[in-house]
Amino acid sequence: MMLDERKIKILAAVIHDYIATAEPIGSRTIARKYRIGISPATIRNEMADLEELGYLSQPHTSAGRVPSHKGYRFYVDFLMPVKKLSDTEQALIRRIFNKRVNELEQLVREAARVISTLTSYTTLTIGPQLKTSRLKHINVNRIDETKGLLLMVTNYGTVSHNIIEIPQNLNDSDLVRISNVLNANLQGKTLVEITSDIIDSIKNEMIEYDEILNILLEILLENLDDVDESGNVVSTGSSKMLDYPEFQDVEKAKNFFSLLEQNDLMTKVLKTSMKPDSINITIGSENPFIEFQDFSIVTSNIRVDDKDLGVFGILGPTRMEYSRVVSILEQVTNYLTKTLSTML
Amino acid sequence: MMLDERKIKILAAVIHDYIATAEPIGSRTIARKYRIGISPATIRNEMADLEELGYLSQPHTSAGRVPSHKGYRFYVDFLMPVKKLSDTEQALIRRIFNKRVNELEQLVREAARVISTLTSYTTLTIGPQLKTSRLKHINVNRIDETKGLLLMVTNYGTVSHNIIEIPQNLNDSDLVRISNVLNANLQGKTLVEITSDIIDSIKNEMIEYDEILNILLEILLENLDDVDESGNVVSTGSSKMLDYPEFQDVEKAKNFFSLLEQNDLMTKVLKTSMKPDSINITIGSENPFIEFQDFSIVTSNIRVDDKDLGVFGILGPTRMEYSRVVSILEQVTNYLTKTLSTML
DNA sequence: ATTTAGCACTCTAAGTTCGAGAGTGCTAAA
DNA sequence: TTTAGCACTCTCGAACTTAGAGTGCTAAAT
Repeated sequence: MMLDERKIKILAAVIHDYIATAEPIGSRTIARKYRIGISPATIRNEMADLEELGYLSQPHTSAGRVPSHKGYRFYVDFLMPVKKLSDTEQALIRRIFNKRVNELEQLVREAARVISTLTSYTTLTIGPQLKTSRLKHINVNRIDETKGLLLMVTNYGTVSHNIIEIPQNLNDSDLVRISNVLNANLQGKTLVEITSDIIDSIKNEMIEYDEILNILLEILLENLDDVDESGNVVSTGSSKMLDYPEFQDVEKAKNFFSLLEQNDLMTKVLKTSMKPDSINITIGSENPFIEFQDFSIVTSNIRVDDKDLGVFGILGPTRMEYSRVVSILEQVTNYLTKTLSTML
Repeated sequence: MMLDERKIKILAAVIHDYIATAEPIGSRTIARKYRIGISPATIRNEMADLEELGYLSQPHTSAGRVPSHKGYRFYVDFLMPVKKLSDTEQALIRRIFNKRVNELEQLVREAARVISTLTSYTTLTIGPQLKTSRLKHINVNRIDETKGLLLMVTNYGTVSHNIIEIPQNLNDSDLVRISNVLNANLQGKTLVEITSDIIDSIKNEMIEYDEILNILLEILLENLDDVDESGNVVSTGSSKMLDYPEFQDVEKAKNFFSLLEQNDLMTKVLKTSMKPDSINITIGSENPFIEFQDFSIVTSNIRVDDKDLGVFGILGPTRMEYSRVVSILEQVTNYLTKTLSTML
């Protein structure tokens, strides 16, 4: 059954009010606040219908109505108004992209902070999946008599560095040679493509440098492992959640914070709700992970030239200011992809 | 007035029990649990004395006693038993120092995590004060036709890297020359010593590279600013606090988390409670910052060869397991300084 | 055929009362 | 000096009460 216009108005009113107040809404309130021009009694009848259809529910018999997940879904799909951001908000976003920043990670981190400031929800991010990133540059710098720095830069602008011990018998031109060979063999490869075949061939090419090569390649492999750990999710603004009435119960709050600490779970969640669409909304029980029953997650892909460079995820109560969150996310990801496409 | 032995026993009992239970302790409980061989009535008299002397206090007339800050102080200074760590705990600590890690930051981060796991309190860390760190190595690597990487390594092993645009007209040997000059002029200097005089002299030395030098020096100055922001405090294990009865009140929990978010305040607090002693305990109102009335902080300096490389701070309720915390901190900082002294 | 006023009914949330329990301080006996 | 005894105090939770918000149904009004 399709909803008629009056039902839609009422549904919208309930959701709008509930998002703002977190209190169940009664028929009288709607009649008073949202001038639809019908009496509370009629609204009551309509609300009973909406409940039967699954869009609303009642916490208990004599309370007002609360939106169900289906209700939010309808709202998000058909009713949600486009929220224009205020000038100051826009300015705040633009500001971080005006700074000349050349590193993906830093840029993403700043963006996440702005998102969480503007939305007042927790912002999660996972960076580019290193598995798919390609080695752009690798070399060894000497920093003093005994120490050097192994540098790796990926095509996404991610830099990793490791201080290493340099064997006494190597001079600077040895290091240059090693760097050259490493580059020649590894440049353009994704990390998973670096197989033992390639490694062996490098070793063969430079048997005389066996000692340092072992060290370097071990570090390379270590970094590969770190990648698989998928522990690269970062969250910002988590303490804001304690302001919301749904977390006034300490049990709930504890639950939330320990969820956040489970990096692997959070990564999975972000990845699964990351669909081809630019913005994706997962409401309450729509989430395959039961732990997120009472949360909604809005994700947005950072995608440049068909490459996925990361994801933003806004985690909040199902009673989330969806329209606001979506606008902010759209805005930020837009700027970000624009900036990144010139940068990479 | 000095406390006689019996009073001390009773005080110790109250503190011991209160640390374990967070409930006020009555005379009967002490007589029952801690066989001191005197009746509840006598204990009551003694407790009344201890209260008058300021070591205990009563939440309300007909409740048991609770240690005051002065009580904790006495306990910490004179009574605290040395807590031996269990073998598994020791092993856990040793494990992180067995991994070959060459970077200060990473090592400190791991150490902080172990501390917070073992203590179940929040662990704060500030790394080496970059102001005092000396530039050990600086250079520019090319990573592709248009981009390069500015690398800076300090004597503490801190590495900072920035991707930069390289002007078209520069070839690799130009970069080498620039790196050499930068090194020659800046090596061994602390960041604050890099004055505009030095910068000017570098520019004069290589007027032909004005363009890139401006970029590089701008980044250098930016990094300097970041240092001053003192926003380099990191916390681990904050959600554990929600398990303690003193944070069952959401208001308190919120308060705690927003404290944690005030980076500048936290840095100040850590720095002020960081005394020459290796381990320092600040109990409740002893803390000059009123926000920390209800907390205790145990700090431990990471000091190698008279250089301060950072601080650990354990933040917990005044009812803290001081002896455990101190042992763990001692143990970890010991290992850490040992490792670092071979590393730096 | 809808809409609405009216009303009985339900349920929660916030007070209020009350008694049990834990603990105290004082007194007087050991 | 220590301790038993006892009256007193205060908190905490349980049980009860009530105001208020909201509902659903019925019957009248449109």
